[in-house]
Amino acid sequence: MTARDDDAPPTSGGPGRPRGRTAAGDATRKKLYATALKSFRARGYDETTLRDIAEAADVSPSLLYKYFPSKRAIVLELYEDLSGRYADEATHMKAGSWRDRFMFALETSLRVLGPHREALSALVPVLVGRGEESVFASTTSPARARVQGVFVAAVTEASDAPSGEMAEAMGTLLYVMHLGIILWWLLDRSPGQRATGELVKALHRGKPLAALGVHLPYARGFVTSAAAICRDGLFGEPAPGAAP
Amino acid sequence: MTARDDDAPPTSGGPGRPRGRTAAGDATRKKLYATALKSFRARGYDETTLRDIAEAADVSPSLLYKYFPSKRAIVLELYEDLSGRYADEATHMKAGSWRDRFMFALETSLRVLGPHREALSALVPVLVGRGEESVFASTTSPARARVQGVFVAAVTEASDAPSGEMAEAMGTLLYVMHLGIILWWLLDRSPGQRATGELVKALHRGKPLAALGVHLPYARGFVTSAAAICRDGLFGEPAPGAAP
DNA sequence: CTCGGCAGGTGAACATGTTCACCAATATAG
DNA sequence: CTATATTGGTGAACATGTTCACCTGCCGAG
Repeated sequence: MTARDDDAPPTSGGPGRPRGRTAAGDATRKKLYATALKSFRARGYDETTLRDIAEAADVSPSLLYKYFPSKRAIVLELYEDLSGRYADEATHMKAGSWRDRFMFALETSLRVLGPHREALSALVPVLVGRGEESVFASTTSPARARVQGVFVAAVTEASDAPSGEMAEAMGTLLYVMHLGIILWWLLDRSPGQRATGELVKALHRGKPLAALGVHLPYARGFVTSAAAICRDGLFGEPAPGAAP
Repeated sequence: MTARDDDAPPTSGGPGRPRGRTAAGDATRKKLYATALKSFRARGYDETTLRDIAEAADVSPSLLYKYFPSKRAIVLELYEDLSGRYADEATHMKAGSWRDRFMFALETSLRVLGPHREALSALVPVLVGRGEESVFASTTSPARARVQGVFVAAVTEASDAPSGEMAEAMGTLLYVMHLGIILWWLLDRSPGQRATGELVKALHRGKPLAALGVHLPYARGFVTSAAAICRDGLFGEPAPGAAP
């Protein structure tokens, strides 16, 4: 049935991606992945050419396309991996207010993504594309749902969780806000991303988050409709990804 | 004024950077610029190849590099032009509260950029790059200062302007917020960017902006430090760019 | 064991953004 | 008017992401 996706013309349909199917293939795949990431970290994404990676891995350049559909896909896979690790780390979230839990989720995110900032900045163009690769579009991609689930759970399972739908909407909004902060961090050109550190500290001081809290009774309509807008405009889907 | 917005001012008088020093050269430059934009609008940025543009303009592909340093530079010049037109439109800003004036500045921005959304989405990768082309980095670029100046003026010259430094900080913050909304709009995949329209409507309903206003006494410290963070991390400069 | 199929692997070629060496016309100095 | 510099313009070549046709070795069915 789904046998031939080796020389399959354009794209092998379905979720069956060209993976390593044998022990040797798996080893090669891992070697290529590790080599690519090392080079991304050392010299940056744009400065790393596929021929560089292939040479460092002692392999032909075209072989990369037996394991990854494109150069960006390597970074995309890194994001998938990191989102998985993030979900693991997020299981250590303590009970408490949604504000504290949100801050924990945010800081964990920055900590997990931290070492790969340079390579991840290559994702922003991907993110903006209308292609199926987009971090937003991919309902199929577990990465988005996983991370969003953490932020939704941060609210719904908080000690001061708002009721029902409101909690989920807030979680979605906080997830999007977190995406904005990640983008900010990727753009941050201050030494050591000091500015992002300051931003997080400011959030800890709590003024803006407190304002959101104080205004909850008034903001109810805004929060739920804003969350709907996110799903509509950004994700292109009707339902929010709930915590698994 | 009609909705026509083919090609704007010549942009030839720059300080030595681009070519176009004679009448014939200027005409060629304009033809290339217009041809490129037309193709960007018709087929999108990525789908438009330089050889396409050259052929449509009946010219050799390499000639493009006599007038533009790169493909992205064409879009970047479009942004410069649009920011100039934006500054012009913004002179029609009415007196009133900073909230009303901000909404006017925001909606004017969306209206001016509107027809070129597709081409401008190609700018997002540029924006994230560490190159000198970045919309943020370029202290030399008049575009950023011009647009930022509009938002700063929207607050400092408002009927309810806060005092001194606070007003300028708020203007800077609102400018960055506006950038976020523009990014959102570029990412918006709902038909006709309906989601962005909803977002703007929600802002008009005023809850979040009102919250910012209500909390001004408390938020003072946050706003000024956040504005400083913007200049530090995002712009990479100490002083806020005021309107020239 | 033979052999057909398939995953692993390769070198050449292609598309496109970009650079280079070079030609052509025109204006300005002498 | 010639000589020179400068700008308008070209075709070939280069770099890199990507595709294609093809080879190779292994493994299980017969």
